[in-house]
Amino acid sequence: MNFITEAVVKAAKSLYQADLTPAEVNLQETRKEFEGQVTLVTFSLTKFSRKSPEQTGNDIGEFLKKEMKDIAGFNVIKGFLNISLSDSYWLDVFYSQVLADDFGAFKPNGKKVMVEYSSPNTNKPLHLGHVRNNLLGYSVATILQAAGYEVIKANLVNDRGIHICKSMLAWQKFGDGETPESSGIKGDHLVGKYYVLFDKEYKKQIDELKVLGQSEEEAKKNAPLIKEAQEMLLKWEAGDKEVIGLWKTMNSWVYAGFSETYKRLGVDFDQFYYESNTYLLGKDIIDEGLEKGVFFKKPDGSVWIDLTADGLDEKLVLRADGTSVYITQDLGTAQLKYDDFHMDESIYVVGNEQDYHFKVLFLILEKLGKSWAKGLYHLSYGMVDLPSGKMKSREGTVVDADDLIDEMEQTAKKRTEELGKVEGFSETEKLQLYHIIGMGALKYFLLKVDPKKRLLFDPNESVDFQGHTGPFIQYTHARIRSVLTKMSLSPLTGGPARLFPEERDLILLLSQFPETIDIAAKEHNPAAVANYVYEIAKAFNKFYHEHSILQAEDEATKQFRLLLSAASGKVIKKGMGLLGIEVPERM
RNA sequence: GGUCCCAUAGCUCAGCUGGAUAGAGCAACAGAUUUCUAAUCUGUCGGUCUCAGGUUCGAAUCCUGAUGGGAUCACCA
Repeated sequence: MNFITEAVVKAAKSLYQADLTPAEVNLQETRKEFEGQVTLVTFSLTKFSRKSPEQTGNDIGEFLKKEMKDIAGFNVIKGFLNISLSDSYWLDVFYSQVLADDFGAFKPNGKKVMVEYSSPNTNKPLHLGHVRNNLLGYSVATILQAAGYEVIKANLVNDRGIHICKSMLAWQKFGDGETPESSGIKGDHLVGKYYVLFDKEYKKQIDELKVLGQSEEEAKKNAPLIKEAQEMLLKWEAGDKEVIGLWKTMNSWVYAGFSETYKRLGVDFDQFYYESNTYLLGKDIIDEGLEKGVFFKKPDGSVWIDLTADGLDEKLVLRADGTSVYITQDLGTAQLKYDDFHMDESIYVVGNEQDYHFKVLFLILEKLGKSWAKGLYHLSYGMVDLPSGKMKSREGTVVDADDLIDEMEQTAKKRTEELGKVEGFSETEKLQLYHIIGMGALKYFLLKVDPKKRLLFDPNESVDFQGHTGPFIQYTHARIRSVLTKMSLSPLTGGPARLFPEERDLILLLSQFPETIDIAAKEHNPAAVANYVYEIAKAFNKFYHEHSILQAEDEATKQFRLLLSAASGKVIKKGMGLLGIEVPERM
């Protein structure tokens, strides 16, 4: 639409001797109820024209119509100049832009970005909250890649600490040698089972101590189980052979379980970091900060940073005994990542309960003068809530990722069978289809919402398969493929003599694909893509309903409609691909 | 209590740097299939954009305050 902006600048110069900047030209899409495709808002131009908004609109409209062949007509309503572009303009957009081989492809921009996501704890299986994180991270990475970045997908695994010792201890005490093989339980679930068991036994001990007269706080500290867990952690840190051995075994169970879930979710990683390797990092950064005077030492030897001038608090960065806290290792890990990849940007996909932490982390790195600190970004997303409130693993109110995927596939199967859509499918094709549709429904459901907003998930109400959903878009794709297989494309012809509104709307929407990718990348927002693809699917279905493709009026129209369908199908497939959602050929 | 985030139709959500009568989907109701897949399409119903001020020719959008909800303010991660 740049050429219209330029033309308006010219018009203002010629009509009013005014020098407009492009930013002063306010163009927007024409609303559906009016004639036209592009609208110029003229209110702000009246100070140059010294005329009414209507008169200004008319002046400029006449000028544009006379000067530009692509402008077929205009109408003025109050301060709005609605411009109609000619069919030949839209056909040109379609044939020369949308159908181009490189449509929607960005040239490499020479920038490297790391997207860290997933970052699970190895003491329990993944739940719905992790699912949102994984889908967001994967999608953002894919979008950035599409926008021209070189992308590194990273996973920082929290594989050590007291919580893992809890699972280990419970298994040691009550497990009786149980393994994933002996029990048939998926590894991450098995370890999770002992994490829950620990908590149960721990609570029992607390209650017993309280009966003996201890306060809640004392009891929590004195319960034998927690003491044992803490001892186990010390042993781990000391490299105790037996503890390390058990730790490795149980973690390997968890990893086997995770990789299965990751596979079903369709996410992957280029680089793994393990906290067992990074938890000691960051101490040299503490020294660096002390030298530079960014940090200061309190009499007890603990190291702090004073962020009160920035509206934050004083923050501990190293304990008095010289051991790390959470932020210490995050400082070290940030440096490690940068040393490994020298990326221009680094995105942390982490829930919004850690907003404060990342604010502090980034601020500290900036104050330390790290040149790369300005490229750090916390992609903060809202929690997934159930109707009953927050998910709590200890209260058993979590939606387990594996169960959820199973249910989605089951629902997809049920719906598909009800509709009788699987004629001619082999058994493996059926399973594939159910997976694609079930995951499509789930992924779309989670990704269509703005990441920063919290998300309500009602397990009792199954995810929709109709309307503004993944399966709706997938279905549209299948429809398109179905038409295309019935007819082969012949070499390009000139196209139809005229366009119907449904065809023009579709071209207009399709032409917005590149800028949609651009916006989604800049905002780190898959929802922008999700909503865009939905618009395409809706517009296509309307077109499909109104106009016959195979029985078109003439051959040129038929070829054009086939190409239009093919282009829509491609954009749907690519767009859904940016969300990590597959589209089927048939459904 | 300090700080941060959120509030749009009964429900779930869009709404781009301020622009027209605030849009979709679900739910409810009424229609469309001798025609390329009806997981579709069309229509009806549904709104004090939480509230009160302010800036502006113009505010769901920007500013201030209030209310409600959430998060966070650990020598936990």
